[in-house]
Amino acid sequence: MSCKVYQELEERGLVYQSTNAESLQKLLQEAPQAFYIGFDPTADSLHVGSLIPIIVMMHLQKAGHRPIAILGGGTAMVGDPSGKTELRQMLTPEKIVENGKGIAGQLARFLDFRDDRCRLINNADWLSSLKYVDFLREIGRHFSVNRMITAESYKQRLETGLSFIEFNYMILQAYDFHVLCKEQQCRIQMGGQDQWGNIVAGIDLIRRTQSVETYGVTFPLLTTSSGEKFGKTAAGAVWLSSERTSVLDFYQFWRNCEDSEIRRLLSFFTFLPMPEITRLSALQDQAVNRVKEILAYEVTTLVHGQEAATTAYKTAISRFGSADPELKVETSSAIRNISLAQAEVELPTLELSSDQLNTGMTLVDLFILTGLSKSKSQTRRLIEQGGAYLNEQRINADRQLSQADFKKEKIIIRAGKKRFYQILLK
RNA sequence: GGAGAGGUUCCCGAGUGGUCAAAGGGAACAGACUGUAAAUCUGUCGGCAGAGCCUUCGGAGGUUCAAAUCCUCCCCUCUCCA
Repeated sequence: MSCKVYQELEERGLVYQSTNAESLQKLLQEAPQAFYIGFDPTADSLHVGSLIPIIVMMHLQKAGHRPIAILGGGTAMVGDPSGKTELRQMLTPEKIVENGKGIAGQLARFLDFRDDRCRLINNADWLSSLKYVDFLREIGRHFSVNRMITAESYKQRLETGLSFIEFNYMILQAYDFHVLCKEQQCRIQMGGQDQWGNIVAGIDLIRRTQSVETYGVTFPLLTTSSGEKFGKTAAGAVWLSSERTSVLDFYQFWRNCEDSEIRRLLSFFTFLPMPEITRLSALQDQAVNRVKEILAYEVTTLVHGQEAATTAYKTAISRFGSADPELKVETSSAIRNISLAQAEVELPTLELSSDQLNTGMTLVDLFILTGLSKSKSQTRRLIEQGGAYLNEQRINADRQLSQADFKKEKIIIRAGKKRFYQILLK
């Protein structure tokens, strides 16, 4: 087994904090270890924020360790206050189960579940049957409230309000770790930076109840330049499910990342070797765009597969042009093998029947129909501001759509520089 | 349980009877400049229509020619006290 996996994670910047790093490294070098990361089923799909924990799991699994993904079916009933400014809407138990199914399906795409190499466990298995008083006596007595309220995750909420149910989240997560340590010999828990308090609480609990040393590692929290949580765009979060975020939008999300983020994003979200990442992120000018293509292609491949990634790549090139048509930038990414000769592109498409056309469809209607804009007022503003295009011609005023607009049986409309739609006539 | 403060358009946050579709900031969107980046500048930023209407200021009623602004009841949040 590779004994350098911890160093690899550190080198990639994936380790934000760690308890007793030295002895943890030793542990990871000695023998395959079980480790766990929790995913709360608060939505039916994971988004790019959850990609970091997934990738860390992949790194460790490749190195021979055994990931345990905990589906927070029980903890989602309570709701994690960490990193949130207010009480989240309580989820119904049915919704939690449904979300859990979606997330479990997605995890299976990234991790190797064969031969018990990875486990997926739902913490509802033990949490939902807990007896309140027994639990308080066995577990609750090990927690100091004085200590808990000093946790960073609670500080902010102590100013704006924290309900008792959320206050218990830390205890439940600590209990998860306690159970996993006992029953699965799991001695390592990982999670986002905001999970530190919860993780440490688990370590303390286990030390008291089982006299076993356990370890915690957190990953850095990604934020955008304006301090927003990474992965949130105007349209909402960037999801891993292609039904929620199209493959092309997903690709474009990475393609449009900030220059200053390239190195970090490549290290975090791709498996390209670090020397190559260092070389790529040092490139300047036009080559920067090639590096962004590599990044977008690699991450899209990871999440949606090579075929879908290739199509997204080609589609983007057909719209915006290639950043490196002569393939001057060297890379080990499979993107180098894609020939740009044949352009099989997949634009977002809407089919229009001739009935719809004949009953009087205006350009404004069309923009709304495709979702490129939300209301007539918004569309009119778009036109006024010169951001609306029909077949690459700027639209000056709203008018009826006619048969004559369909060049080669299709029209392309565009809102702003990057959002476009293809309309086919049925 | 008592006292006080408060719930405003995506977020923060002004606004205390008409001049309020509601200041300011952020986010977002469009344009210019660029590299499908960032920064900057300009414009937009409830809806429908084009200068008139409709729906918004926690919820439900009420007063008034007129209410985000006043009254009543209810819901929720926070602070202090018990």
